[in-house]
Amino acid sequence: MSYIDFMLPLSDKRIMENRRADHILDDLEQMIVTGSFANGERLDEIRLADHFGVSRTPIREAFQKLASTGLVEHRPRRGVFVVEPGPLELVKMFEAMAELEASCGHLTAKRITEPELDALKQVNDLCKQAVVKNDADRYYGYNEKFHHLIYEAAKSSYLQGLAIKLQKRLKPYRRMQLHLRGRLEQSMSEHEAIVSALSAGDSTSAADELRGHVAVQGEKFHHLLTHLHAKS
Amino acid sequence: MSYIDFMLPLSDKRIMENRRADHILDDLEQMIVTGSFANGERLDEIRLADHFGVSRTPIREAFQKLASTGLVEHRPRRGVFVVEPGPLELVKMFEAMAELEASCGHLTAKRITEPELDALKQVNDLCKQAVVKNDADRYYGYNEKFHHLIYEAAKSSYLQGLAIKLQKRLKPYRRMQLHLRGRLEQSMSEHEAIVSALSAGDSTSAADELRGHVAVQGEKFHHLLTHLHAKS
DNA sequence: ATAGGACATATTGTATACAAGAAACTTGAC
DNA sequence: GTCAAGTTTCTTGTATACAATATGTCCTAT
Repeated sequence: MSYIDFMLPLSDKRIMENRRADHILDDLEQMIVTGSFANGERLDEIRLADHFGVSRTPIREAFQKLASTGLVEHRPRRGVFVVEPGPLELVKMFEAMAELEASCGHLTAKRITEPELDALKQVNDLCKQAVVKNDADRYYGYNEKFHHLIYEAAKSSYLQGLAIKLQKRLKPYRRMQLHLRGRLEQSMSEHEAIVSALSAGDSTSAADELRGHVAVQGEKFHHLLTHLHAKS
Repeated sequence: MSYIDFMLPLSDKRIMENRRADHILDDLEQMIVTGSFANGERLDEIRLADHFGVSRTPIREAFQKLASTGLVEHRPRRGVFVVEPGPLELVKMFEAMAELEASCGHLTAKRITEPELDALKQVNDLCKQAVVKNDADRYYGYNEKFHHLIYEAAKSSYLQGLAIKLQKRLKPYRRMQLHLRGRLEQSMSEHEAIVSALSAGDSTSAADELRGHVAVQGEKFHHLLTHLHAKS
C-alpha cells in the first residue's frame, strides 16, 4: 500500500489541529494498527516527516516509542519496520493476556470491595443488554470496561499496567473474535461465572474462569487464523 | 551526589572502548540502578553528553528508552528525572513479579520437556551447593538461572519477555534480601517444592509455589525497607 | 551470461544551530 | 522587607547540516 492512500483521510484533520508530538505518535500508531502499512514495510522517516510537516527528529522519537511497544522493530542502520505479529506470536500474546487476566482475577477475588463489585455487576448487566440486542459493538465496549474494572480492583498498579498495555495491543485482533456466531452468548455466560467467583472471593476459580475466557483455543483459534489470512 | 563522583570510575573504561549508543544506554542504566543519581534528580543532557563525548541527540535517545522501562520519568519541557520506586511501588512490582512467575509456572508444569527438567534440576543442585557453602552470590546467580529456565520452558515468548524485563528491573532490590539470615535455606526448600510440582506436571501447585517463593521476597524486602526507614 | 567488485546513491545516525518555553534573577512598588 | 512583574538566562524541543553505512547499479573479467 502506498503512502498516498493513507495520507488523504488524515491530512484534513491534521491541518485543522495544531500538530504536536503526541499526535504524531498516536496517528502513527493508528495507521499501523488499522493496516495502513504493509507488513514488513519500512517506515520512511523523510516521507513521514513531510507528511506531518515536521523534521525527522520528532518522527524518530515517535519511532522509538513505537518500538518500545512492539509495534515496530528497529534494525540498526536499516530503519524501522512494522511488525504484524504472525499467528504464532498472536497466540503467544493471547496466552500471556489470559495469564495476566488470571493473575488480576486471583488478586481481585481477594481484594474487591462491595462498591467495586456493584460497579462490576452493573457493567455486566449492560453487557447482557447488549447481548440481548445482539449489539456486538456495544458489547465490545462494555466488555472492555468489565475487564478494566477487574484490573483496577486487583489493586496492583504494575500488573494493571501490564494488562492494560497488552489489552490495547491486542485490541484489533480481539475485536474480530466477537463476530463469531454464538460467541456473544458464550462470552456472557463466562462473565457470569467470573462475577460469581469474584463475589465468592474464590481466587482460584476466578483466575481459571478469566484465563479460559480470554484464551484463544478451539474455534476461536481457527477463526483468528482465517481472519488473519484474509487480510493478507 | 555530584557528577564528579560517578564520572571517575567509568571514564577510564569509556576511553578504552569505542563508545556506541548501546553502551551509553547501558551505562546510564547502571548509574541509575547503582544509585549514582539522587532520587528525583534531573539528568542533565549537556553534562552527560560531554561526559560520554557525544552530542545531546544520542543522550536523548537513551533517555527515551530509559523512560520506556520506567527507570526515569519524562516531564515535557522539564527534563527527565530518575524514578526510584517508593516502598509501595516496589511491593506492587514484587506482587506482579510473583504473578508472572506463577503464570510461567502454570504453563511450564504442562509443557516442560525431560531435557529441560534435567537442566532445571542440575541448576537447582548448583543452588544447593551454594547454600551449603553459604555463598549468597553464587546462589544469586544460579537462582536467576533457575527462574530463567522456568520462563523458557513455559514456551510463551511474550510472557517470558515480561518476566525477564520485570526481573531485571527488580534485580537491585532482590539482591538485598538474600543476605537475610536463613533466607538461603528457606529459598532452597521452596525451590525443591517448585521442582517437584513441575516434575509432577501439577500446574496449580507449581503456580502457587512460585508465587509464594517470589512473594516472600517482596515481603522480606518490605520488612527490610521499613527497618531501614525506621533508622533514618 | 554471470559473478564480483567498484562506484554512486539513498538512508540512517550524529552534531550543531535555532526556536520556544520554563526557571531564575533583578528591579520596582507597596 | 516582601511580593510581583518584567527581563534574562538556561533548558528542552525541533530543524538542518554533516558523517557513516547500507543498498543498488554498472562495469569488467572469467
